[in-house]
Amino acid sequence: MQKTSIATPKTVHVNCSDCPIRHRAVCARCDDDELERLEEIKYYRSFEAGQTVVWSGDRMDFVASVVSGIATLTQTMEDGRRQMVGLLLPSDFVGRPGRETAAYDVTATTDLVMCCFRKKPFEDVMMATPHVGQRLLEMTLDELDAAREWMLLLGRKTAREKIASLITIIARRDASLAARKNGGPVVVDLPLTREAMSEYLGLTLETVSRQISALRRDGVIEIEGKRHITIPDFDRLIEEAGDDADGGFLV
Amino acid sequence: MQKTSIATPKTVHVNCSDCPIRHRAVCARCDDDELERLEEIKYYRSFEAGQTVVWSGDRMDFVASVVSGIATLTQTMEDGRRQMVGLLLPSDFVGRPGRETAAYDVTATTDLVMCCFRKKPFEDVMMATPHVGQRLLEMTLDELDAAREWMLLLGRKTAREKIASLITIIARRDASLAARKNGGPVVVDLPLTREAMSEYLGLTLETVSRQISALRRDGVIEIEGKRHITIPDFDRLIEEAGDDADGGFLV
DNA sequence: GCATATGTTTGATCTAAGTCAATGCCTGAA
DNA sequence: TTCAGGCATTGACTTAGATCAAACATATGC
Repeated sequence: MQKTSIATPKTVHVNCSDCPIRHRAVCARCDDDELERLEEIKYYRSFEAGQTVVWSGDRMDFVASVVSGIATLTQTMEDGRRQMVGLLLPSDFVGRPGRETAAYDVTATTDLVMCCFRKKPFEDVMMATPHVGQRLLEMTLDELDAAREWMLLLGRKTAREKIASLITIIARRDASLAARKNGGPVVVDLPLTREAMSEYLGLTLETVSRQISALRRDGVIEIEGKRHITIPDFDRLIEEAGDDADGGFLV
Repeated sequence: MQKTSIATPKTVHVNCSDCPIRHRAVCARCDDDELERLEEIKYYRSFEAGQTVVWSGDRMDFVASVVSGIATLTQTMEDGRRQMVGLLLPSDFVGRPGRETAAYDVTATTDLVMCCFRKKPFEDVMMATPHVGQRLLEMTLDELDAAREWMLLLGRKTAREKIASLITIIARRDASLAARKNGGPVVVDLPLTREAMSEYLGLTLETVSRQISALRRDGVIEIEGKRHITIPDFDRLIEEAGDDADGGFLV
């Protein structure tokens, strides 16, 4: 894998109103002056599927949020065992104000566009505008909750439950709420390879494959091609995931 | 298990300088006026080992930090499978500004004293004094890093590595750095039962017991009684945990 | 149209950790 | 001093998921 260069803004068709920092309301309460400051230090980078954004331990002098596509945070042990510890969907945030180097490998699993802010100026804006820091705290607390849900999955769920859980997690962020509420079939495209799923779930990819086949055999999901899934009965899937019916609405 | 009442301040011998919020420098940059406000809304509660602080789903109208003793956050599945998702040592923080109900069971695993702040006034102080929010963000980011380390443990480590990891985690917060640096033996008292350890590690308590015995047989640790452990060679233990030699200094 | 690469499925076998069950070891109450 | 009730250990057996290995399905380039 090779490192990528910064995309020139003109190759990336994103305008301010698409910026996820704005989208997720960091700036909702900022005045024009503050917005202006964020605008100035903002730039876009894009990556192709499979490219690495930064390696764990590398210097990382920006923070960013995902505009489109999917990125992962992964930890690696010396002998090569890998565990995904973060899945970044559009509007999610990466990077830690006040830290020099990346703590995890950050990888684009699909084509990816990120909205970046150089760290130092971003920290200055944070100091000057409490709202930005407050929004960041809120987002970090959400991530912590998600991490704790994930810990339950890793520590206590069976392989089948893990697969069902992952599909619900992706469907919840992906599919229209409407489709889920009215009990109609839900359609999702898995944005991850079987290997990436195995790194998310703490399984081997063979086990992932077998359990997906099993869920299909049992009619819990239907599959077209490798990645396109339809869920005829979302409540049934939630049951298979071992979650409370409403657990996912917390996050 | 029974719910506990609020301890009267006079039964708890803690003064302001012991307050962990202060200790962890939330207030280091606050002026006297701001400190005063935190003082006013602060009170102490104490719990006996085994008592539950709050149940998941219960109303929780305070945030708190641990003064002394140990508390755990645990998630429970409908069929009773349990996974610990937080281990609170002195100076750690619990509770989420802006959330009504507890998301996890909070339990005292030893006798416990907590420094509590009623949520609403605490939120007001946060709004008024950015430093408090900034400190909270920093602490939350630390917790998120710890959670991600924990996810690697749950997803990819063997039972033996899990046990070794847990001992290093406790030793790192417990034992004097001096003893670890100069290569001398490190002494720790495990503050958890075998069952609590199994809930932390995503194992059964039998496996925990067996692996502790195995580490003892192999000379990695020495045990007196059930809980008192000495580690003759800390680097050896870190190796058994499957961690990089310096991994733990990040957190 | 064939070759190569990448991702995926499926089968056969093995093993680490779980389950079930018995026993041991303290501590504190009667 | 002995009995109970928690913890903890250890053993025998089972099993979910890992490992090893083969085959299959698309896509890309030649």
